[in-house]
Amino acid sequence: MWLVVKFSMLVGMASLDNASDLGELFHGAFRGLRRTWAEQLAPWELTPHQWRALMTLLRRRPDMPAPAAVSGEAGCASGDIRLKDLAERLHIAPRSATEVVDQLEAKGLVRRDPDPTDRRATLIVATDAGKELFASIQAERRDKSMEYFAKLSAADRAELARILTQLRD
Amino acid sequence: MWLVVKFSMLVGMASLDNASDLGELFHGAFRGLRRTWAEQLAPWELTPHQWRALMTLLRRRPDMPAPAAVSGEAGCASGDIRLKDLAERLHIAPRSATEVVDQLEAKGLVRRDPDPTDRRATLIVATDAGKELFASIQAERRDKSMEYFAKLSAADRAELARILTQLRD
DNA sequence: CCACATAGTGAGGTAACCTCGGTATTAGTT
DNA sequence: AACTAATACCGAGGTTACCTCACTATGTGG
Repeated sequence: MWLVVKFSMLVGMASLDNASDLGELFHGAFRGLRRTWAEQLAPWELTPHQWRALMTLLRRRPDMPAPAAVSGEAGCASGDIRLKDLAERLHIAPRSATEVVDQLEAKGLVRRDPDPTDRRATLIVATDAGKELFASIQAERRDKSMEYFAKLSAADRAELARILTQLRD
Repeated sequence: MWLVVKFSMLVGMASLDNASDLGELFHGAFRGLRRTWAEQLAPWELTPHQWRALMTLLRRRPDMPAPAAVSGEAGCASGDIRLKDLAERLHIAPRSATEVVDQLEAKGLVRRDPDPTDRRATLIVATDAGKELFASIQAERRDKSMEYFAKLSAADRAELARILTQLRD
C-alpha cells in the first residue's frame, strides 16, 4: 500500500511532493511518539510536557559539575535552576515554563525557592517526591523497555539522531 | 557543546538516556517544522492543519484514476471524498475533520455537497478558489524552495523517510 | 418493520503552546 | 544618589490541533 503511494508520487511530481510526503511522515511519527508517551505516563498522571520538564530539572548537567559534597537524596544532583533557564532548556517561552512549573508544584513534585542572589528570580527545585517519581518512572521504563524508538536498530537510531540534529541546526 | 552532552550521556547511563535525547531531538525538529510551515503559510492565512487538509483533498489519489473526461480547472482531479474518508487520510477523528472543513468552507476554499448515493454523507469538494490557492502555494514553494527538509541531502531525506516509515509501522 | 450500524455535527474539554502588559527588582549611566 | 533601562516572573487572555460523548438523520440486514 505505502509503496504504491510513494512510487506514484515519485513518478508524478518529482522531489517536491516527496518532501511534503516527508512532512506527513514526520507528522505521523511525532503524533505516535506523543501518544505513546502519554499512554506510558498516564499511570503516574503526568503529561509528556510535565515529564519533559521534570526530566530537564533532574538530569545532571555536564556543564556544571556536582556542587561539592552536598548529599544527594536519590543520588542525583537536583538541578535548582531559574525558571528562565528551565524555559530555555525546554525551548519554550518563560511564561510557558511558569505554567508547567505550576502544574508540577501543584502535584508536589517541585518547589519554588527564592534565589538568594537575585530577589527577582525563583529557583525551581525538585522535591523528594519529585525525585522519587522521576527515578521510579525511569526504572519502570528501563524494565519494560517501553521506548518508542526501540523499534529501530541502534544504527538507525544513530542515523536518525544525526539527521535530526542537522535539521535543527 | 552538543558533543559534550551526548558523550557524557553515553558514559553516564548507557542507551536509555540516549533514547530520551532522541525524543528531545524529535520534539525540537517537529516544532521547527511546524513553525516553518506556519510562517510560510501565514501570507495566505492558512494554518498548517488547513493546508494539510486542502492538500489531502487535492492530491491525486493513486487508487482511483481520474474520473474520465471532466475538464480540470487547474489540471488536478479534485478529489470529492466524504468527510469520514478525509478524516481517515489525515489520521484524525471525524469530528476533527468537520472542524477543519468548516474553516476551509468559511474561507470559500471547499464546498459541502450531498452525496447522491447516501443521504447521510457529505462530499467535500474543493472550489475553484481552493484549487487556485493550492496551485499558487505549491508554485511559490517550488520557486523559493521554502522547504524545511531542503537542509538535508537527498540521501538523508531518503534515510529519514525510511526510518520514519519503520517507526510508524 | 425493526434493531442496529453509520455519517455528520453540537457541546464541551484538553494539552501545549503563545503574546501583552504589569510589578518587583537589579544594573548601568550620568 | 537618581534615573533610565533591562530583567524575572506572573495574570489575563488567546490559539491550534486535537479529543469524547450524545444526538439526529439515514441506510442495512434479518
